[in-house]
Amino acid sequence: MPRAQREQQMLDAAVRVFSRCGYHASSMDEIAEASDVSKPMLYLYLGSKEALFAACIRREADRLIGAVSQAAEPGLETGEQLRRGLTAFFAYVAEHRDSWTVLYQQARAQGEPIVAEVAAARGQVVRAVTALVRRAARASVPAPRDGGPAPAGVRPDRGEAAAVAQAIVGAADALAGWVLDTGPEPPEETARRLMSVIWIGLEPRLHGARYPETECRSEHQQPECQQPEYQ
Amino acid sequence: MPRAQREQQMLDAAVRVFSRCGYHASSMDEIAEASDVSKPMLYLYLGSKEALFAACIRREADRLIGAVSQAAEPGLETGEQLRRGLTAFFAYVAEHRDSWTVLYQQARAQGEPIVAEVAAARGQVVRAVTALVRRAARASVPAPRDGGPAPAGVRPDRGEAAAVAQAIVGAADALAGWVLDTGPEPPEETARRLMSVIWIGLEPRLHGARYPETECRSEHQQPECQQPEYQ
Amino acid sequence: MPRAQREQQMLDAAVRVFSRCGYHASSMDEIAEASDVSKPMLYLYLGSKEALFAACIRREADRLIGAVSQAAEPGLETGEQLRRGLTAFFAYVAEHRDSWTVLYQQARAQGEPIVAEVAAARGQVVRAVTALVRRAARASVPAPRDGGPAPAGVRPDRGEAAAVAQAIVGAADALAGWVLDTGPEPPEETARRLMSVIWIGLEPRLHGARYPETECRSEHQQPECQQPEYQ
Amino acid sequence: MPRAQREQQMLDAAVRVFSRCGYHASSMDEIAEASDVSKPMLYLYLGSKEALFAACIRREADRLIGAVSQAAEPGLETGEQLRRGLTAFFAYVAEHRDSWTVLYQQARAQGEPIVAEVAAARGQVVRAVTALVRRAARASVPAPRDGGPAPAGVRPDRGEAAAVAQAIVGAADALAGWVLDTGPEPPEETARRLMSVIWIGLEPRLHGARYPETECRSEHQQPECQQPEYQ
DNA sequence: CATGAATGAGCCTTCATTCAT
DNA sequence: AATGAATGAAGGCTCATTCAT
Repeated sequence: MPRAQREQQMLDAAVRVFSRCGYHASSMDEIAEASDVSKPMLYLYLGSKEALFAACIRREADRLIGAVSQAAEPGLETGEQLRRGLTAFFAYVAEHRDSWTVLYQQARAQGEPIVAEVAAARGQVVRAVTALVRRAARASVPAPRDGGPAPAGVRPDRGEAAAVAQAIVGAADALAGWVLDTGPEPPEETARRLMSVIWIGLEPRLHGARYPETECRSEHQQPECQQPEYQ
Repeated sequence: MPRAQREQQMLDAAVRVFSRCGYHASSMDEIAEASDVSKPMLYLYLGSKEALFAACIRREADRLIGAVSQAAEPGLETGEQLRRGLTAFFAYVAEHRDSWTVLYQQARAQGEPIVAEVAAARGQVVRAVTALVRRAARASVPAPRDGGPAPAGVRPDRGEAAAVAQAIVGAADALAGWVLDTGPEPPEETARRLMSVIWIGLEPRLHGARYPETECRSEHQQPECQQPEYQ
Repeated sequence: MPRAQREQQMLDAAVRVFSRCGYHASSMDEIAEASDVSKPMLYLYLGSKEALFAACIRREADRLIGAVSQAAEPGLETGEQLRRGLTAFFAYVAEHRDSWTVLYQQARAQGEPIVAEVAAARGQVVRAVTALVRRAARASVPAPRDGGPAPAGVRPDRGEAAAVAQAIVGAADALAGWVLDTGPEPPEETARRLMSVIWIGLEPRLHGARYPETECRSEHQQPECQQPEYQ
Repeated sequence: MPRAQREQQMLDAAVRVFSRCGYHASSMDEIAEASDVSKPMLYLYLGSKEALFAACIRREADRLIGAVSQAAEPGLETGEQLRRGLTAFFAYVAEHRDSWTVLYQQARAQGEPIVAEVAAARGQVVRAVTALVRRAARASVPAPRDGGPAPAGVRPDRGEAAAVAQAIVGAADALAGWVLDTGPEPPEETARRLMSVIWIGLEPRLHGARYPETECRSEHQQPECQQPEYQ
């Protein structure tokens, strides 16, 4: 079996095991067995337990970011770009549960080198969203003609944009976990839920506003957008 | 020394150590030494490492929830109630960094019993926010007089309210971590940032809306609400 | 059992095992079993395998050097001082076979920290012998009256004295090993053999000179100085 | 490439690696790489790690013994024979540092089969020196005419001759190590140092005797016989 | 009540060794 | 002939946990 394929096989198994048991509770024996290779191969290919975990993180983060950034085509209007990115994110999480579990729950509890790795990946996402937020602000609000001060909140400073991005990413993470816990729903639906909160806001919605529906992707398992039973 | 006090002393030390080193990297030796008691005492009082960690989780979650729910007085208008709860949350996190680190970063990476514990605490918070969201919806939108269908999104079903609550809690968590990473700011400011996103929404803000400022609490270290430098 | 005593017990066992199997072939399991303690105790008391070995080296070297230097009383005439030191050395080796095996055969084959340790101990011995040699030279040969050059070899330069000391120590080591291999003989006899070579030299002996006998110590096992059968 | 040459190439690399890292710390991977052959070849040609080490020992011992015995021509007078042998030995060690390191430092610390191998080689040397010593004794001292007892030490019994040989070999080993440690000097000079101790003895030297110099071999790097600085 | 002393169990890692090609 | 790929076995080290005092 060629080397590259073996390596993927090992990473697949490792992600599976890490997501199920957590980093420390997963033993290299267990991962080796799940990979269907011997332990020395694991070490020969990946170096050490920590390196193996880091490799998992890197691969899964790359995949996730790739899926999201491919969906959010730069040409689109900002709101639509965000909505598509979120949809891709929720779709990815639904299809790669283990991958997301490792990234979101396991990677943050580890020591320095790994935390830095995952923080870098998350930072990449946050920066993209920050840029999106800032672009939206610039695009929609014309500069004041009379040279007076820009209306507050319209041109968010760097800190504000970053905070907004953090909130969006955090909310998306939480919703992803919620969907995994309470049962699947179409990613478009989850994205709509989130867009309703962050894009329209709660108060406008209370007076009837609603972020527009989008038809569910046909290939998804649940065509009708059923509500997950809550409690 | 009375038993209850000893126990608190142990929990204090344990939270400190767990938050610094993580669950697995913290040894009972280390915790015993930091508690200034002998290891057998630790076991006599708390039973096992896992039980000790669970006790930490429970205590810290209770404190956090207590602080938040005390701030969100039931009589208030819903938006204000949410804003105060968020402010209390960010204030608590800033003052009890270790506590939040353990709850947010460490507890989720562990095995079943502990994850269940922290999930229960989080569920309690989410339920409160869900109720708040639902109450806001009921209060602000009169039932349609003509018996026609309620406007979409106005009376969120249970799932929608829960999703909104999840998004809010997730966003708050992410912002708490962001503030810890990028440097302190008054909790009122962080709460305003989040309220701006979730309550007003992004699009209205792009046209000039802004969630109203609140004066900073006097005892806070930074009277003028400086923006953390971003990037 | 008090801590100090346990530690000696561990060192005893370790020296025994190391001398029998060599450093690398000795496992900590084996040493723990031979010490009649559990492996964690070994690590608690001695730190690591390398540290344990180093502790053995240090203790055994100290004992050996102590025995020899106690025997070579400073007041004696140099030849006698050397003879007594050698006798004490051979007696020590005969009674602490393992100790010497570890020092002479095992310690030199290890990595840096340990080799440095044993080299330091050996250096201590060599320096003592060097001083002895130099003192002997000074004492027995008056400075030339006429200011002419000292006769060659009479006042050995530092290098020469050191070389002589190295030769003596090396010869003693080899003889110690030979005695262990070929069967015991009184240490006085071995010392006399060596003194005959180095003190008198071979050539004079070839013409009948002999380093004077000394009576065997009464408590020794073999009163009559039997020759070990060779080959 | 013919088999014999490959094998020598492997042994060369093995000696180099063994002398640098020691037996256990040298891995077969490392040796294979240093030999520029694949690991299976190593096993095909040499059988096992232990066998490889034994082959190194055997080859290096043969070379060393060959060099020495070629120098000590049987026809010479005994003292001169010894001196030339020693000179050849010191020259060999200086030029084949690795070879001697493996023989002297590494081989003795190993387990039974290898220790036996090196002991056999050393025994061969010791026997040759023993014979030399005995021949010297026979040659220089006429048998007593009156049938009285031979003067003590004049006709050394087998044990005495063997002891003398051991002392000489041990002293030579120690001096070889000393020269390697303290910096090179002409082998003739080192041989003279040793001859001064064992052949003339210390006491006569203290009264001015000196083993005669021999001119340094011309090709040696340091024409003037400089003393290594000591301490 | 409180603790110094002690341990069973398990994990990461490495290496000599061998197939299948 | 020659090798890339693969592994069984074992060792150093640590830690949660418990007695005996």
